[in-house]
Amino acid sequence: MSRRLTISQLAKAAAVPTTTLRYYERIGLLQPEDRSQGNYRIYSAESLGKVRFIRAAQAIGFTLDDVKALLCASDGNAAPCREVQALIEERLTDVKQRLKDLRHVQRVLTSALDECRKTELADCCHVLEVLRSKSGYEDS
Amino acid sequence: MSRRLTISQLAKAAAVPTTTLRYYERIGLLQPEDRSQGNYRIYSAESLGKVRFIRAAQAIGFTLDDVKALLCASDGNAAPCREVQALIEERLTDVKQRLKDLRHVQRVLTSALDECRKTELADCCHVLEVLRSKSGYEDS
DNA sequence: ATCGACGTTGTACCCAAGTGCAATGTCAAG
DNA sequence: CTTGACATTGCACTTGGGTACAACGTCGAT
Repeated sequence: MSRRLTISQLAKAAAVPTTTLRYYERIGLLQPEDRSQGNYRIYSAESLGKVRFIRAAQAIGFTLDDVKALLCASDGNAAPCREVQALIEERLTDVKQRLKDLRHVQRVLTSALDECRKTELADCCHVLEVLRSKSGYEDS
Repeated sequence: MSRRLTISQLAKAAAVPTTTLRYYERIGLLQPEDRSQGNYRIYSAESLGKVRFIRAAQAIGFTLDDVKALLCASDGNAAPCREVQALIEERLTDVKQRLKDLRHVQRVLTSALDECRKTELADCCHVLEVLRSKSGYEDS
């Protein structure tokens, strides 16, 4: 049962606003299978999986453009695995760089905070110095 | 010398486009000290430190709104150290959460990639399954 | 006096991923 | 047959951090 869904049924099932589904359609990411007499969008059951996939991929940092490519590859069956792999590698590289950067940021913030706490009673706003000097942007 | 700078001198010294300096002024982040006869912006030497601070703070993830608060606190001399500290703590919390999330993402992407390589010759697009199932979004 | 480099203003545009609104149409229940 | 919940469309707006452009003014050197 429920092989064909209205927009709000799909929205509810996927926990996504209906407006977002229309947006996905607008950008060519998710086409409804059909239209009802009253011109209502009709989605197939696979749409639900697709929407879940979109959200999952998004959650791990793919853009909707990437997602389109991924879906395209999986629709377009076979072969374009190379592309999928490339996309994943690219994301992974980003993620690693981002992790590196964030760890640096964490160190800077932590030492700023330490400084701040140590000099709590004095004029603690050396913190700003710490931020400036440890951020790696101090000299022109 | 060079206690008073034109916009392009400041821009050059801080390695920031002039348009960005005007933008900072627009959003109330950096006011020129004065205007010349010809209505040119005149910046004080402290502006340079301020711009550097802005970029440094931005680089460690503060928004320009946060930066405004930080600068405000350091201008407003004394006391509002509590606010600065709070702002830093908030950022640090964000950063830690973001690190956690990214490490998860890294695991997901890595195992997707492994899968992809293992089944290189087969229909490797199980990758998409891996993404869906390990992303933590698999069941409604 | 004129040229080019630089300055001024205001306005609009860019990106991503939507959200909000208005005007209108459809559908099921009472 | 009307009411209310849902649907449709198109268009504008949002956030953040700027960028681009047009039309004009200024400054220093030639």
